[in-house]
Amino acid sequence: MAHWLFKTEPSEFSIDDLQTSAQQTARWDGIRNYQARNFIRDQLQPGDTVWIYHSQCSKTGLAGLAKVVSPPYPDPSQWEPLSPYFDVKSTENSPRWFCIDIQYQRSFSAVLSLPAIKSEPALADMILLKQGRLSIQPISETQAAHLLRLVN
DNA sequence: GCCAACGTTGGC
DNA sequence: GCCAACGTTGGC
Repeated sequence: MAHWLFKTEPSEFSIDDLQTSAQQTARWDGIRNYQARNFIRDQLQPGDTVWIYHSQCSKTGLAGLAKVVSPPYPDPSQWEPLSPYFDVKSTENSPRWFCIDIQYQRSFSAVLSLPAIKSEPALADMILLKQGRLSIQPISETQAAHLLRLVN
């Protein structure tokens, strides 16, 4: 079972929004980056753990856990002309963008801040610290185990 | 709000 | 297929 980091701006959609969603479940759509798309389409599996990361806010960092509860499927918003995620070049026979559904698991009592993550030598290889803009990224088994010891 | 990093677009 | 221009992300 793999671990993933999903970035979100809490002003758009936060861990609290996930918790208060119907069935505490939400579609993670609108991903329009090919590297992130490949992770979704080719690697995400039901049961995988999702670490929710809050970006672009006063307390950037890991806010809680969710889990993948659907297989990857074509992101419907790519075919909705009024959606900001509409993609005129994507066809039903060959969908360009994919999404999954995730379900809330838990919120951390305090956000594990970016500076706190940076201060851990064991986490120095996290993609988060090297490729700041990638919105969906894998977390290694070792990193996840270490992160779990830092949160409560 | 600024700015660096970096992904995407489009002309050639 | 290169690369400059441009747009977006995200930390601060």
